[in-house]
Amino acid sequence: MTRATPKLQPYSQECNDCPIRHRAVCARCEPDELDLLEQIKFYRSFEAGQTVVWAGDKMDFVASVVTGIATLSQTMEDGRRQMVGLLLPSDFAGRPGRETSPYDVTAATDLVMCCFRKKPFQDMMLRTPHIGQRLLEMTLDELDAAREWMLLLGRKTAREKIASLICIIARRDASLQLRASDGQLRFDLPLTREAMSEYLGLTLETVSRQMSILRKEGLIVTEGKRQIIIPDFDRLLEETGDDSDGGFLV
Amino acid sequence: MTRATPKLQPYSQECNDCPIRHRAVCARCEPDELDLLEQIKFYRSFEAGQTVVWAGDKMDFVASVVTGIATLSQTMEDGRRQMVGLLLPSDFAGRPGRETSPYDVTAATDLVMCCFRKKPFQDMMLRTPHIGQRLLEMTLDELDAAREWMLLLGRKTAREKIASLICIIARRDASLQLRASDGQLRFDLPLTREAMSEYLGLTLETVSRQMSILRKEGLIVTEGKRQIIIPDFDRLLEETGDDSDGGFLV
DNA sequence: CATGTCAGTTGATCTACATCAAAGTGGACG
DNA sequence: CGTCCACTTTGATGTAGATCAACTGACATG
Repeated sequence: MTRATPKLQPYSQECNDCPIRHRAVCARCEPDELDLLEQIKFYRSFEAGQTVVWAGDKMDFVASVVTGIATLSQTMEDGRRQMVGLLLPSDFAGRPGRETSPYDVTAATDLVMCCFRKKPFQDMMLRTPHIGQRLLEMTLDELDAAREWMLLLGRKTAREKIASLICIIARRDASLQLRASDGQLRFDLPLTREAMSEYLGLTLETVSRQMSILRKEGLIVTEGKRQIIIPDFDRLLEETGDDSDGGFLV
Repeated sequence: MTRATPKLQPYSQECNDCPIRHRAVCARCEPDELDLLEQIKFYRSFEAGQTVVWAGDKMDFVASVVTGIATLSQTMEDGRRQMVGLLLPSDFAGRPGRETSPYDVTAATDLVMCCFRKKPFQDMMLRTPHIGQRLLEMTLDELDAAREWMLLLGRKTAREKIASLICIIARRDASLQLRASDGQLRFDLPLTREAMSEYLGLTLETVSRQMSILRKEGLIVTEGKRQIIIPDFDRLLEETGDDSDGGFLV
């Protein structure tokens, strides 16, 4: 085992295709509470590129990502776009107590979400305080992630931004189990260059160029268009500008 | 009254020098609950520039700003700094359920905070669910603000950043009551150029230059070093890049 | 098998902001 | 009332990343 190992322990993830094991909601639920949740839940599927909700639209459910990736983004009048969140499987979207979504929610890949109608979900929150507590914890995590991302957006170079993003996705990607015994790390980069650029506050050309540079330097290896291999996670981590143990992002 | 008026209605602020009227905590508290809070609260004062807690340090209280301004910021190994939050009077800092602060908390001006020891505060949260709910709402607000700030950091020009910051502070500054009858808006800019640059992801020189430009264009007027007058709030708002009704930031 | 489309790469050039450096300014304090 | 110091402004120059534009390669589709 390489010394990279501890840095790849991430994230309590607990949504094995959903039979209600969302880390968001029910980590501490009693069976009867799970029954209740079961009654108000339903699934929705989206194709890559489809919009789940537009900013400002009514969003009458909260949801947990089952498979695929969703993005949260904001758009300025003139079309400049900034992604403000990335939802990977087991992540939670939507906010009790709010009528509308302040962001566009978009399916970055094919996407399945497990939704709960908002009204009954909120009623349930009132009766089941630990759900609210769970939600507070999660929201605090998201806030930390958002603020870490502010540091990235405000102060990191393009190269550091790319390295950070790759490390973060690697850290969270479920398929990191597919890690080869030699310490290499292989996974799917599920974002287009454009999506990456929207997340990082760059242009897609700059993303492409920096990826090429990292590739030439051997920090990453690409296979096909989306497979990425990280030969040495630690070495890549050094390029993020973060202090040793990396962020707690996304 | 100018048409700017509606855009200047901000923010439920409710901490009139603290006899426990924190919007964070006790908007819905019963008298006996207030008594409890009263027992675990204490005040702390800081001079401008002093550090309240360092990132990573233990923070065994939560607190609400009574007077002055505090900043939250993150620092990279090599010293690059990014402010990730600005706490104005009535804002809340600290997170139940977390041992340490992930950010430096610094007094930007002389500062008085009303603190609650964390342990008893958490106990109280468990017994008084609406405090937890309140905290969830607030945290969601902060998350929205952080994400709006991500848009600013990732996509706005220096000029737009400055205009945004000024509008936001104007909107929140208590002394906006001091608004002259002619629709002018006069208030105190409580941040140094350096603090502004740390917040906006710029250098202090760029901040200074852009301020000068806005001044020459008559969008703002300065008086002494810190007083700012906005002759026409709407006109400045147009420079922020935001859509008409502005953000909900800070 | 030509044809179109879409994501990605690469190159040439431009520009907004950073960087380095030097004056200026106001207000606190002897 | 001078003078000192922290803050601010302004200028000259450098550069990372944006912008504009052309090209590639992997597919689908008729």
